[in-house]
Amino acid sequence: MRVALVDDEPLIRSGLAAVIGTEPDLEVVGQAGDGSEVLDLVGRTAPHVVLMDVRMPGVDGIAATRALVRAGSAARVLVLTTFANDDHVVDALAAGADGFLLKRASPEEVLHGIRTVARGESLLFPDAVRELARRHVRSAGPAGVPELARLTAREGEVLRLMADGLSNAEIAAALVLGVETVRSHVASVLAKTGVRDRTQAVVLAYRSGFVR
Amino acid sequence: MRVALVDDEPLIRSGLAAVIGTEPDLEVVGQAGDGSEVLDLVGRTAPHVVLMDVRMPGVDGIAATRALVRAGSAARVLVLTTFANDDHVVDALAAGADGFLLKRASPEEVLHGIRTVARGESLLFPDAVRELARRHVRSAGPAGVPELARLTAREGEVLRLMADGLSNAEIAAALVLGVETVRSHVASVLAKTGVRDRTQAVVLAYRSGFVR
DNA sequence: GGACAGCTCCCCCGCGCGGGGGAACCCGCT
DNA sequence: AGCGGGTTCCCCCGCGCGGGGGAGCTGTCC
Repeated sequence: MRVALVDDEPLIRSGLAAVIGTEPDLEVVGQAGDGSEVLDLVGRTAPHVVLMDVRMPGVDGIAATRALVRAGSAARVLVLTTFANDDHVVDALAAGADGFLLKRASPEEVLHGIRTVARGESLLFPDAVRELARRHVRSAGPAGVPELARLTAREGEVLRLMADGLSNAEIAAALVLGVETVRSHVASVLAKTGVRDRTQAVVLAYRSGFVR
Repeated sequence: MRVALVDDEPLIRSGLAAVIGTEPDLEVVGQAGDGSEVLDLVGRTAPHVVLMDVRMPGVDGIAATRALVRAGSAARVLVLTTFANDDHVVDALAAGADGFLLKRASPEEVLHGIRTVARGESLLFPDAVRELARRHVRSAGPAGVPELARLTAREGEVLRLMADGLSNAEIAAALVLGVETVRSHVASVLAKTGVRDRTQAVVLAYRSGFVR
């Protein structure tokens, strides 16, 4: 299995290379000290897995990961981070990273991580993901904003279509109604939610999780 | 390793039991057909892993998982779901589940999943977690939609304020600009994104993850 | 030096939107 | 029977919004 290392500190690279080199099924095929070299490195060496430091001068690991993904690379990205609950974890996940390794991980954990992401699985910190889910549910829970719960069935329908970007006339066509009726429902939605215009209603709908 | 099965469909339980029974290191120690029986079942049989269906009449898998966690159970929970991107995934994660199995998973995947969560690791769908991260990231850089990436810095600022529900006059006040200037930037945003009005621009901003 | 992009501001014009009214019908509840 | 909420439609009116122009100013790039 081919592995590439990207870290600005040569000492870290050497340590990782030593750990990986002892395994018969793993091979370090390339190294880089800067995110800007990553695309070129991966193109030349075609690694199965890239070990990528997040914090680097210049192009950081997250930007480099994003560039790799956008380029359609088949390489799996394993990000090296210091803290499991770092904000970098969320950013890197969104960028397309496949897993994380703590800098203080043991050699066994490093090897296990490489093989895990190479298999196509993801290596994530349960606590970090759970925290992520908890925050998301809290901000967009089923309970939602009490004002939205007071909407009638029809008003809810109208709000959903507003949140699709439809004009009153388009909503009327979609629901087979007169435009005046839609205007009436929209007015009710605005009054009940206490917002000024349809744009604010749409914002509320998205932020509350009423629509996605 | 002791495993408990919770699913309202006896056929599914039988299938899982058959798969698990063939392994020398695994043993099915109990079954339940309803979330309300879970606490009692786990208390009696002390399983290492609970395979839990999400969709069940009465007390569903998410509520049952929450109850287990709240009771301080040491059992690891592996949730059975139909779709990887189901909203249930987020809810179950927040409730304290340790991993997910797709209903259409192969026997090998089921066994691997059980052993994975039993080791204390989490078994998650990369796509689902990535979607979660994408929704969570607020001020991430270049957005996923190409049209949005082509916005200038100022246009991006204006779009973010539009997505807060601000009127042109309010945006002008916030950015210390003339209203005419804001109108100009808004026109650029609409032209570049190819949408008709500010409401559609806001919809695009939320759906693309440009704002949260 | 010219070309170009981005930011800033200005004009006019048409129209969809939102506020404030009202009214009819159906339904469930009392 | 009376009442209230929900759904459907109608009127007028003011205004913010979006489209169509244009213009001056800063930078950068070649």
